[in-house]
Amino acid sequence: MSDSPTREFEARLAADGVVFDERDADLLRAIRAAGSLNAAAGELGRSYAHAHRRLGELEAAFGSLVERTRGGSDGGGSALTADARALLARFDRLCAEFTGLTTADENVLRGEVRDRDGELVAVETDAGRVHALAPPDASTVQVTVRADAVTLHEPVDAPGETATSARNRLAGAVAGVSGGETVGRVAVDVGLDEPLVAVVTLDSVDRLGLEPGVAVVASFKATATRATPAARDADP
Amino acid sequence: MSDSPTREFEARLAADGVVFDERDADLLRAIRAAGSLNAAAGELGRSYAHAHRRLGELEAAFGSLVERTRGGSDGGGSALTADARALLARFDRLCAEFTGLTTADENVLRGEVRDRDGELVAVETDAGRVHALAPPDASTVQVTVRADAVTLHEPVDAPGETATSARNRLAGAVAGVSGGETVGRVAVDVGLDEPLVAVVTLDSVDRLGLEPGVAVVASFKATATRATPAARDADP
DNA sequence: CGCCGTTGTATCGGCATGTGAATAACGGTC
DNA sequence: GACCGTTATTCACATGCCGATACAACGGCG
Repeated sequence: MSDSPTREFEARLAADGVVFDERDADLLRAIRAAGSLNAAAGELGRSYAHAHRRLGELEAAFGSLVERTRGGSDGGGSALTADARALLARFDRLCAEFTGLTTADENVLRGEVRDRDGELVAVETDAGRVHALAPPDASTVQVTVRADAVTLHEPVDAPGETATSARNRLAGAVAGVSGGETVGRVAVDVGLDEPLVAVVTLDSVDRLGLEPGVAVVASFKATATRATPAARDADP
Repeated sequence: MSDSPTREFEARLAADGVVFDERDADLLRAIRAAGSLNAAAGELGRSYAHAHRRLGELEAAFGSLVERTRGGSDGGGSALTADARALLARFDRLCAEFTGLTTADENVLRGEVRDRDGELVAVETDAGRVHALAPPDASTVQVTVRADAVTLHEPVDAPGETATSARNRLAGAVAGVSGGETVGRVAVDVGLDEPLVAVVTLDSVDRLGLEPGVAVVASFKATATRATPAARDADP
């Protein structure tokens, strides 16, 4: 798909009405590095007054984040609490997931909702039935699967549908392999206009002997694929 | 893990320096619904002047988005171009992926990087070796796997390691199943302090006969798991 | 006791963002 | 030609965020 507009994000952790964002993470990291709120604010090019006020807001919602001491031979200082380190770690994990999502290719299949059971739907696409999660109001949809959510199998060994929780399985042939240094993009022709892309390690590419023409089975979980209502083009 | 701070996000599409965010998506949706920029601005409680200026900025970066006509019996109006509809669809897909990420449980494993090949690392955890993607500077890390990226297999049928691109595989026993209406959370004891959580359809829960005590194999791809540097607690 | 660099607190001013109002142009319909 | 609701454009004004500044309090050390 067109990737001219690049996907970006801003990660947030919200508690009690106040949101912790990248700027706040930078502030905590700077405090951790500098050992003082004053130096941290200077390092970030922000005013001490603002950093102090912001820190107060954050602590009101997230609990104690820095232990401050004033006076003493060194004049005092600030250090992160264990809660603050945990908060930062959680934020970093979230960012890592988001960046993984924005950098990974996305596969999109168009189709029509045939069956529905709560948020779980069966969508009829050019490549066959695909199970996905969908919002309540969706009839003709676009189904999205991340390339890193698609696993490839040797056809002979492909487990029976009954034996795994990955219910979506499309058989096809490798159309191309374009590699990075350690991770490769494998395009699989499964009967769609565009090939299905799977991101796998080069190690797996070798192990499975993936090269153009080789038959493979691509599988992905229903809970990892999401359907969104397709913009109806027949709009006035 | 603690989910008291809820994970949130802001999705963005950036092109040529200007970023398209949720507010802009709302504007386009309102134009699509109302058929006029003026009515759309009123509907959103924004000033026409600002909406008009913003639309100009967006079109300078993303190309023509609305076709405007003025005069006529109805006074004129505005309609989205095909490009604008495609942009909205892309934005919706991105949001769907992000919400899926923020709502899904995350599994986090702590460990130490043992081997590295570019961005691919092997991490030694309490449950064994796990392959993941990691930033360049990481020795002791926390490994994150989304619950919807974990697929479960019957042990007897579990494919050989050589036959699939899902290289991480942990054997264990079901510790508990807590279900939603159509999607269930399956906790698997794999030798960690906390069980590994997999989100699967209830259909799969039945098919695999998942209930406490049942032996299963959990697998997930290396390209779907990410390692982030663990906050060193031994900070001054 | 005075020095120092820090944490607290308050206030002022600038800059950016968005609103509100006013005006012109447009082009079908009555 | 008058009317109407829209697009298009401009300017003044409010509001809020944030930086800058100033000042008090703290506490170990020389």
